[in-house]
Amino acid sequence: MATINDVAKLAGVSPTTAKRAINEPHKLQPQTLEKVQWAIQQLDYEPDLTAGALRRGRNLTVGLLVADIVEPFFAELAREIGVRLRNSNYGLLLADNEYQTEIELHNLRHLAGQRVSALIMRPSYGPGNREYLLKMQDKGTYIIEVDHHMPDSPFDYLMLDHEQCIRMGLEHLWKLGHTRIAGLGTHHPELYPEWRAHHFDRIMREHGHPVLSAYREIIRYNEQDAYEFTRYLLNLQERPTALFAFNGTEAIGAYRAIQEAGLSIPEDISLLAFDNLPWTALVKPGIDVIEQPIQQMGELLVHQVLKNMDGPRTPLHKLLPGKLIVRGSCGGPSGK
Amino acid sequence: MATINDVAKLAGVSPTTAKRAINEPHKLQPQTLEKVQWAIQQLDYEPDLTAGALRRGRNLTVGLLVADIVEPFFAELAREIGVRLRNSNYGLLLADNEYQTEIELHNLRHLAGQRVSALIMRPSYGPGNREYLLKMQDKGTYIIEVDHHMPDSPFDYLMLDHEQCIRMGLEHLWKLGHTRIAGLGTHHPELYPEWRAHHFDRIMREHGHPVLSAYREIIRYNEQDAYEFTRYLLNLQERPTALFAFNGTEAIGAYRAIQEAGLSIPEDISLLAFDNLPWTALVKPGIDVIEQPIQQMGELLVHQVLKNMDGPRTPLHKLLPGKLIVRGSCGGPSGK
DNA sequence: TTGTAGGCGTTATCAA
DNA sequence: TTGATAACGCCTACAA
Repeated sequence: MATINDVAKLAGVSPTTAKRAINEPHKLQPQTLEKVQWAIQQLDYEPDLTAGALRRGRNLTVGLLVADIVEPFFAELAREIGVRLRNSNYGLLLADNEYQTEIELHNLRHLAGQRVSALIMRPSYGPGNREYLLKMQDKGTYIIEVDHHMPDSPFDYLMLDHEQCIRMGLEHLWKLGHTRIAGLGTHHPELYPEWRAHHFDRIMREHGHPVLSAYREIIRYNEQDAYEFTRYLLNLQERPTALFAFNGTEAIGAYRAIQEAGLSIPEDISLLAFDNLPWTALVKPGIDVIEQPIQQMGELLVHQVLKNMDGPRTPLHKLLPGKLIVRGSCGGPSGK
Repeated sequence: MATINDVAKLAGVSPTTAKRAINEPHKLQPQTLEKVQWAIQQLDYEPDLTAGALRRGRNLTVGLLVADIVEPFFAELAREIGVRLRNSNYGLLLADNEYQTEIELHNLRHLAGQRVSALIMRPSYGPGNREYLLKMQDKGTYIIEVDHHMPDSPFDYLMLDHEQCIRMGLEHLWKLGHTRIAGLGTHHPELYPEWRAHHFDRIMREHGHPVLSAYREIIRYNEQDAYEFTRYLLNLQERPTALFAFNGTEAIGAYRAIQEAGLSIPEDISLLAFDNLPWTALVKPGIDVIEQPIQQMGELLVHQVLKNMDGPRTPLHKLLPGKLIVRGSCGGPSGK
């Protein structure tokens, strides 16, 4: 495995010069440059990134900590971030937290140990790892949160404007005449401080249609929980006339429960969901969804990260608007 | 940032001893051990993985190179691998190749530079990077291929038994009476040596129903190509009576094209697909699919990788059977 | 424009 | 059971 020293020796120059042929070729005399390039070719030299990482205090990698890589939103985000990092010669160190603080901490330790240049993370709920993250930041790791952000969190963030999206979705339902609307999942200030659920509750209340207490339950963002909760909702005496799924995976669970109950969309019940997943356009009628600008997120994130990981920092606290796509899964409330 | 030397100093021992308290605590006297542990606590010591990586020649990370992280099969595979690596204190360095050799090479260079301990990869088509991969292997990186494998590839592999799956799928269709079956995508020995397409062609031929030349076209594994190709197929005079989608994303494109053409499944055309994605159970009728044992793949892969990345190697060339799930998207061939 | 030298934190080897 | 020492390959002052 050739090192820069071998290259230098073969080219008859010092290692410093040899390295410059790669990093600042314009600072070398043409003939020197050529000699070094020749030697690099000869020896098939490729830099050892681990040595650079040790010396520099950080590796050429960005940590991406998502909640669940199987959730299409995160998979797409990972791709958008990944391709852009690749274009800047950075790698992607991927980890997940399954929305759990302890798993998150384990992964943070690893990422910190690997000296990631920056960290893009979807925080788990609760302030559990705040202290650790602050330590990482003090040591120079640039940290930015995505998708979720604790109200008092000291980090940069970039995420969907959850409030605008919830309001947009509700106005869509209100116009159709719905008032008995259930959100799939309930806000809890500490345990589960989910923004979409939070705004849902608040905006419904402010609009004069507080969410029925029978509709309020804390569930996880997964298909099974959404399925079971929907079944429960459909069996209520005061059955909701519309369901609002707070992410794509929940929508699958809800849809399945509605089908199994033998109910029709939108005649018996309306369904509105976050995330424009491919299947939502395939079923009949198509599902009304709120689409996130994932590409734009990836672009802004990578730009921000590259700009801020060394040198002075420009804070970023940004909310991006979502887009409502109407396909027919929401109609007027049923007579029941 | 405390180093092991700081710990050693505080504990009044040598760095060697201090490190042993972490790696081989049983080799220390209880009191020494305690002193060191105390010092570690005091200083909040966490090892610098980049230093270890430099010294050891590899980092505590496994490279995972998939074709496309948004394809649910790869996302699930990444999760299964990720959780298991985490349990062994390894990280996951993720990259993709978009099925393209040049992108793959770029990512391989990065992964090699980062000195990944092992590499799990879904190779792009063609032998383009063979030489580079062999060099990596010579330098000690354990490499195993997943999902696809060139016939003469010298690496270990673990993948679906594509042949068994194609045969199983075709037998399902044959029993229903289909002979005009089109696979979404065609095998090309060099350009696109796709196993599923290859076996599809061969098995159809051997069964006495060679695929019509009008059905043979090379397309990429993505929704748009599958959509367009399906549209083309549906407009043929000799329209196929059944479509076989070779992965989950293709199935989406095919389904969309069938819907837009105003055709009914399975009355007008049957659809069979690889990958048991959530949506295939939601549409009516549900899609008949071939499911891959992704969890088992993750388990075997991580086990193999951890066992083989240092020390002597046990070759692995394994095919796992898929499972046919029948839901109703395949019926008898239409009269047309 | 080019070169020298020291150290980043760990780990492997050898010695005590 | 413990310790001293020497790299691993690169990068950054600084010097020439």
